[in-house]
Amino acid sequence: MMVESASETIRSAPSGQNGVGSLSGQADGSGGGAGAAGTAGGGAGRDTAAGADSNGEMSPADLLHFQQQQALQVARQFLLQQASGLSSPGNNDSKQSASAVQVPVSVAMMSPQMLTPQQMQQILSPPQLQALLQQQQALMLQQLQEYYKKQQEQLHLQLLTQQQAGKQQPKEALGNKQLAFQQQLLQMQQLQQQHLLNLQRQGLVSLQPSQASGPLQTLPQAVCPTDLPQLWKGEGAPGQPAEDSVKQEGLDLTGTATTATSFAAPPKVSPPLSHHTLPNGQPTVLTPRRDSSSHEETPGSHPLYGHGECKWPGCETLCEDLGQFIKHLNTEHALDDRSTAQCRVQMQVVQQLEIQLAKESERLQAMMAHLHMRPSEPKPFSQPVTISAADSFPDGLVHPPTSAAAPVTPLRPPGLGSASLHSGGPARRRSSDKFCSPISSELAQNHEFYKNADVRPPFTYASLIRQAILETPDRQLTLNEIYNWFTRMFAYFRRNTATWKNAVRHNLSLHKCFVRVENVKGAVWTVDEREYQKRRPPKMTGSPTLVKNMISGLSYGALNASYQAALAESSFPLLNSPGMLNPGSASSLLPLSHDDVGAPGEPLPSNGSSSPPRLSPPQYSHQVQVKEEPAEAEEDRRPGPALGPPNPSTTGPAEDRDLEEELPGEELS
DNA sequence: AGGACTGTAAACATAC
DNA sequence: AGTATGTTTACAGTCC
Repeated sequence: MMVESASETIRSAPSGQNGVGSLSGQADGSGGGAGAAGTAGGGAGRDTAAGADSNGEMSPADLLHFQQQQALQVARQFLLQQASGLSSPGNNDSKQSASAVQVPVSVAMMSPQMLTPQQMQQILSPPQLQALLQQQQALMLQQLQEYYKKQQEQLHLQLLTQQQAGKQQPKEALGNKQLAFQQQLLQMQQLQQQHLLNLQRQGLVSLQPSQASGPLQTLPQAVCPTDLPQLWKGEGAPGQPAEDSVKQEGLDLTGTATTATSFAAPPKVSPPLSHHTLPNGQPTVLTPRRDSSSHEETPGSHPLYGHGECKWPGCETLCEDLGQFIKHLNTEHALDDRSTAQCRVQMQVVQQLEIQLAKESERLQAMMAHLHMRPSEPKPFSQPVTISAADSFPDGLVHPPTSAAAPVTPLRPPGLGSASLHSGGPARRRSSDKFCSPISSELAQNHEFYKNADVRPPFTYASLIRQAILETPDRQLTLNEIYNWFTRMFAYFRRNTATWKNAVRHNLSLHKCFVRVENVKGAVWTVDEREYQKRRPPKMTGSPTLVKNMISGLSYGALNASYQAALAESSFPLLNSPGMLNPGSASSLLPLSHDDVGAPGEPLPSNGSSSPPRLSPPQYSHQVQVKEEPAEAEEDRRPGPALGPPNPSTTGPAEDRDLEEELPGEELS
């Protein structure tokens, strides 16, 4: 109830400080304004953060962060150069920009300094990004190495000094000091491992499994300081120092993958990478020790295999058993450029998420501290994938909290009944439904995120239901299948079932766009796309509201910018469709994807109600597959023989077909 | 201020 | 009787 209002009130302030956005913000749509502020202030916020870090006493984490900011900065500059050569960055004429460049207008309208990584990724070509990335990674590696070298030297020096001094000291004191130094060394080493792991994830460092795991497994024991530089330098791998591996295309998957999972280091959300060790056809399954949530770890399982389908980003190929899956893995996801790129992207995703998680956790703690919440309260974010914090369901009046399984603790402080906390209804505004965040692309890009994170998706029930239906080849689902889609796609909908199921049913009945069709097996639900689009405002360009919404949507996307940036390349089948990836298509004026693009493109009367339907939306052709006549044929849908053959039953979601068929070069204004 | 939209809750009906 | 499904109404919150 008032939880979200509270979170929003609280959130609006810090969201401007963190350009990456707030994970907690995605739960409700009313973050439009706040989101825009966050985006606008993002560049400054990041820059100041980086600037504050660069005071000489930079920690490794800071250094890493700083390097990432540098990378972003370079990318921005690159983008700026590119944009300035084509159109003025300050030019807000969207059509001009969009026609001149194949750059999404909403992005083109923004200053590059405001761009989030995923926006830049959308703009820059993969080779450009690759080059930038590698350049920055190499730089980062060098600096990290220097940093660690210095640290090691310092420590070593101190140790020597202490040892010498210790000769004149009682043994006890010397022992204590040595102990302290050992602890310090241990910390250093752990730190190094962490960064080594990070770098490995980025493909910067490659170590042979034995060589890498050797020193690391001896971690808890006393270590010789001289081992550390060796480890760091990659001397464990003779003839292949780390710098070399940087130069080699940056990713050595065989070594990286194996060692990466052998680390016991940072828990959180790193997905296993062991699958890359299988290109040779070896059915060896490396089950990582961690990766708790979503993957079974039974011996007969594979982290990339679950629920009978391949979990490779954007794949979801059905495999009957593990053997078939392994086969599929080795054929479809062998060690090639594409897989490499996808893996690298995934590495960055994980890394960004970890960074983001740390930030958000810190922020949450600060918020809670500020609100005088019990500091001893168990932190929900201690769990890897339950990132959501602010998005809490109305606390448990109708829907009993799913006991301890519910990882989200409502943020509402018991004593806070202030004016900022509305005691009223539970309504949330889903900003993205209308303009800014097309569900299919948004969902596509954050597919894995919503699957695992207990975050309420920022979409309306109607749009979610529609998406569920449209994702099926037949474009029809039973209610139960819709339920299943919800629970499958969103961790959030794995609890409070009574509430959202009721809402689903309510929406199905309420909206005319959902058509119930009697089938032999029962009833299925289909989408009347035309009715759905009728709900949409007919005009979408030019208004400041639109810009705001778009920006907010983009800002929202920045919540998990890494995800978007990463998955945009490869993750979701939708995105691989030509209509999705071509910003220069008819949708270029609004980079909102087909979900929303379809709306204005629809040849609707401007008032949306005057004339009878002339064109049968292509969706109806799918209803041909329904065995019986619609129970309620109130609208007398003609299957539209003019539209000809039933849509090719493509396996993927068919929204790109919408785009093609419903948008014959339609202008949007 | 008011309408549209949305989410939530609930009552009720129907079918299995 | 219980459950799933479907319809409808009511109300509150948000946005325009």
